[in-house]
Amino acid sequence: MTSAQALTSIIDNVNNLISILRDPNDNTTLRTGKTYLDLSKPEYEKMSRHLSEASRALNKIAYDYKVISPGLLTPSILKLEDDIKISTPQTTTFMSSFQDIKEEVKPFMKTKEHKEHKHHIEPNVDNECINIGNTFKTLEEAADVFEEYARKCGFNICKGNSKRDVYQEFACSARGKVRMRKIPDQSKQRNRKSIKKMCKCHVILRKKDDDWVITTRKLHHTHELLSIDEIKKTAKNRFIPDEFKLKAIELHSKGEAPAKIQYEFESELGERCTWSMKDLYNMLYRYKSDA
DNA sequence: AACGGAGTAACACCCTTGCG
DNA sequence: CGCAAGGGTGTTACTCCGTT
Repeated sequence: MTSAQALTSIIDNVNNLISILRDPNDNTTLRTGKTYLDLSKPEYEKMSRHLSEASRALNKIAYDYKVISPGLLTPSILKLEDDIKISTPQTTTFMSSFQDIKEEVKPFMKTKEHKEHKHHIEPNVDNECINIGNTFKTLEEAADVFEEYARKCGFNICKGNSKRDVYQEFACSARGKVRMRKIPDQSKQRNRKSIKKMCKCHVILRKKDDDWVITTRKLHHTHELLSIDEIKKTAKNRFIPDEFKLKAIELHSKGEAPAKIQYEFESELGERCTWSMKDLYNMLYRYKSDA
């Protein structure tokens, strides 16, 4: 089985799952004969989340493997602006079947209306912790709270504009745009994408007496949000603790190959090994340059 | 062909300045 | 007060080239 075949097989199975969830007459349904209107809000939410996650993952894999399969239950890959999307007859019908659902459920669904506003995405996550008027003893405390909210939503934060002891902005790391530079030799131009999407999501805190108060907040994004796994893989969340830096430097100085060192770290730490092979290379190279 | 390593362009982050 | 632009600095990841 080729990777492309494996991928289409996965898409096929996801489509079947969607069909089962939709069809109340299907004996194999996990919905115990309920029509979709009988589903509770948490059930809607759960289904929507899983579907969204699966769709995003498939989108990524299909893009990586450049799968354009015009057959099958066929996920057709459509080029939309700068994004590549997967759509299937099932997902379209599935989503349209929620057109008349209760208002309270709509925010959880990826409806047509939602798609049209894809450049105005506001996460459906509890944001009480960053309400306007909330106060914090320190900026660090505020940053922690905003970071926790960001993690739940699927974006990273960075510091934005500020005036010392007056105000401080914390923003989505997709804030702003990349400064273009003139490259004399175009052949040296690198194919590197930026995470900057002119995102407007931010909170602004102002100092009031000894506290920092949230005075402004904008929570909508101009880009797709990331899954927890994707967040973990972003540069900001990858770091090599000093203990392992020293261990790697020592092993490398004894002639151990970086790949072997990384393999040992991954075996030992599993999920806790947040950094990649490339990060290890960079660290060792930097160490050598500094020495 | 695959891997390892070196060099460095381009990036993210954070800050200051200045404008409306 | 809010925002954009630009500079400084450390980091990330792309490309090339030698080695296996």
